[in-house]
Amino acid sequence: MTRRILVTSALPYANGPLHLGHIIEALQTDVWVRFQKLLGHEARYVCAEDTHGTPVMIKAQSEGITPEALIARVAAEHRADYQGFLVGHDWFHTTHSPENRHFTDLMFGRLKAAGHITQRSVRQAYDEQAGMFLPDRFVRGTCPRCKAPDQYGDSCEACGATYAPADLIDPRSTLSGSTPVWRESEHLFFALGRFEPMLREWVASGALQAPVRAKLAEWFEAGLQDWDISRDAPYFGFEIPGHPGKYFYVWFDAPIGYLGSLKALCDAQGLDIDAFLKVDSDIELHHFIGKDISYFHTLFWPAVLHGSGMRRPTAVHVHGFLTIDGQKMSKSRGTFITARRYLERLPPEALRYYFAAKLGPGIDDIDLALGDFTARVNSDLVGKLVNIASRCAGFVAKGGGVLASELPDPALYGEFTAAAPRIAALYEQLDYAQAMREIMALADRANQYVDAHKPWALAKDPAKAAEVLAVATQGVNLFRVLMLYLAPVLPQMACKAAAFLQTPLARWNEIDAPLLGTPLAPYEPLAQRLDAKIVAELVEAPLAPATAAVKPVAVKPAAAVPAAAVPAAGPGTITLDDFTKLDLRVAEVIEASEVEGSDKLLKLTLDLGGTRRTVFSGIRGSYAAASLVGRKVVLIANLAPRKMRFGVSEGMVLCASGSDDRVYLLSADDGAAGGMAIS
RNA sequence: GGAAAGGUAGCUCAGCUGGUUAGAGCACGGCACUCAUAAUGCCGGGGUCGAGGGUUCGAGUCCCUCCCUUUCCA
Repeated sequence: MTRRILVTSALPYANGPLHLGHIIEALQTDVWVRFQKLLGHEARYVCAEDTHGTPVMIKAQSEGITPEALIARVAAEHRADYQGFLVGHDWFHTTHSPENRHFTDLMFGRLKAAGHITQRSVRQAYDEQAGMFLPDRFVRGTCPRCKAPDQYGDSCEACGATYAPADLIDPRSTLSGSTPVWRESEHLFFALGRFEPMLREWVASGALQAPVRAKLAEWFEAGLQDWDISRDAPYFGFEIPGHPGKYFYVWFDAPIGYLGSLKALCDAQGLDIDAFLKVDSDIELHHFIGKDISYFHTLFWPAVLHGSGMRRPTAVHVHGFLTIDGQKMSKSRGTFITARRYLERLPPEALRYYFAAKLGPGIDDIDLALGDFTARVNSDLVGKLVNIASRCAGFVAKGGGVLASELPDPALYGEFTAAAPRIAALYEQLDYAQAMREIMALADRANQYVDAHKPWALAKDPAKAAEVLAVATQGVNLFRVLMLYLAPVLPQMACKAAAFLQTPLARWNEIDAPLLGTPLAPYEPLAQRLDAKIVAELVEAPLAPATAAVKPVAVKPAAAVPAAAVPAAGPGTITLDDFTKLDLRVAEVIEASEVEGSDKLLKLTLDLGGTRRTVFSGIRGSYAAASLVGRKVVLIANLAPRKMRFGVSEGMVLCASGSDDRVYLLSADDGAAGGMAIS
C-alpha cells in the first residue's frame, strides 16, 4: 500500500546562518523522506524560512535595510546551504507569504470563533528610547537570586534560576542601554489548558518518543498555561485582524508556516490541500524537531490545529543537540561551525554518512568528533564500500566490460538482499546508526568474498578468465545492493554508482534480481578521502580561558607554543614537530586603527599575499597605529581565532618584550612579501 | 532549583525483557596479499562495564546512595 506522507523539519530563523545543528536535523529528515520515496511512497518534504519577530526587525534596523530585504538575503543563503548538503525539500517557502497569512488568519479566526482566544492586560518592559516593548531576552540585568551580573531577562545562566524581567536587579534594555519602564498592554491568549484532555489522548496515541512523553507528563503535571500569542507594534509580522497595532507572535505563525509552504506546493502542483488538513485525513504528518522546541510542537501546535478544526500530527520526532568534540556548539564558546564553512571545505556526503552513523531514534545529543569523523568516513565509505566497486571494476573491464550472465554465489547475494526488510525497518524507526552498522558489516562480507576468491591470482591464468569475471560480477552485485541501501544517505554517490552500473538505483526492490550480462561504464572514483588537516579547520576558535575574555592578545612569543605542551614553569624543550605546528608568516600591515574602548589594543588588517586577516594586538602602548601601515610583521597564522569583545582576532603578531612596558615588533627584511612562510 | 539522558577498551559507540570466557569500528602490534583511493584479509594485545552498597544461583543489564558530564524548564 502506498503511504502518503507530509514531512517537515523546523524552520530556520532568518537572523543568522545555518550551522551544523540545523544540518543534522535536515539530514535526519531528508534521509527519512528519501527512504520513503525509495520504497515508492508518496512523501513530500516542506520547510520554510522563519521570518517574523523582534530579532529580525532589530537586525534589519542595525544593517539599515528593511526586514524584507534581510529575510530575502538570509533565505537565499539558507537555501544554498541546504542544497549544498543535498537536502531535497519538495518545497521551501517563507512565513512572510500570502499563503502563511491566509492560514494564520484562518486559524486565528476559527480559534476566536470557538472561544479559544482570551484577552487580558500584561505588564511588560518598555524601552522609552527605542519606543517599543522588550522581549525578555532584550532585557539584561543582575540575577535576583545569585546576583550574577548581565543575565537575560528570563533566566540566569549562572545559577539556572528562572524569573521575569521585572525581577532583575538594575535591568537594562539591550537595545538602548536605558532602564526600561513597565507598561500595561492588552494581549491575546490561546487557551491551551482547554486542550489538555485532547492532548493527553494524542500523546497516548504513540505520536511521541518515550522520553518526550515523559516530558509531556511533567508539563501536564505543572498545568498548561494560556499562551500569549500577540505582540505590540512595532513588530515585524502579521497584524492581527480586528486588533490594530497588535501582531501575531512569531511562534504562532511559524508552525503555521508548514501549512503555508504546503499550500504553495499544492498550488504549484495542483494538489488538494484539504486532503492533507481535514480531521480524518489519511495522509501522515511527521514533524522533525530539536528537543528545545518540543513544547511548541507537542502542545501548542497540536492544540492550535485541533482548535482550528484540522488534523493533528501523526508523529513528532525529536532529536538531540549536536556537540563538537564533546563540547556544546555555540558562538560564545567558539565551537560554532556554519554549514557554509563546512561546505567550503568538505563534501556533503561525508557528513551525511557520519551523522547517519550516529543518529538513533532517541533524543541523546550527537557528537561530531572530528578525528572519528575522518577515520570513520575514510574507512567505511572509501576503504570498505567504494573499494568493492573499485577493486572489481578493473576485472570486469578486462573481461570485456560486460557482467557475467550468472552469479557464482547466489546464496551470498541472497544473504545481502535478505537484509532489506531489516534495514528498511531501521530506517523507518529512525535508527540510522544501526542500519549503517548492518550495511557496513555486509560491506565487510563483500570484501571477504573478493579476498577469498582472489581474482587477481586467477587472472594470471588465461584459462580462468570466466572465473575472474564471475567473481567480479558477484562483487559488483554485492556493491549494488549496498549502494541501494545507502541511497537515502548518499544520494549523489548512488547517482554516480548508477551511472557506473548503467542501471538506476531508484527503487528499494530493484535488487531482487541481480544485475547480469549488462555492460558497465568505466569506473570513476565515487568518493574522496578526507584530509584530517582540512577537517581540523572546521573548528573556528577553541574555548579561551574565561578569565582571559577581555584581556588583550598576549604578545609574548613564548606563549605561542601550543598550550598543552607548556608546563606552567616554562616552555622547556620542544621537538621539531612541535615547532612545525606553528604556521609563521610574513604579513604586511594594510590598515591599523585604535580600538575604541580599549587602551591597549590596535586593530590590524594584514595581507598574507592575497588573503586578509584581522588581528587585535596589544601594542597600542608602544606603537602609533599610523606608523605600522606598510610594515612586514611576523604572524602566527594558524593560531585558533579568538573572539574578543571587539571582534574576532585571527592570529597573533610576534613581539619581543623585556622588563620595560614596551613591546618590540619583529619584522622581515626588505624583499619579503606578505604570505611568505617562516621556518 | 525541578526534571531527563548519559558515564562500557586510547577514541566513537553497540550491548533487547538479568544467564556461557563483555562486542564493533577506528587506533595499536604481527602476518598475508597486491585487484583496489597506503585500499583488503587473517591473528593479537587492550576493559575490575563511573564509585560504593543491595536483590539474585547469577547483574554492564534490577534497586538505593554518591560522584561526574550533558540537556530541558512554555
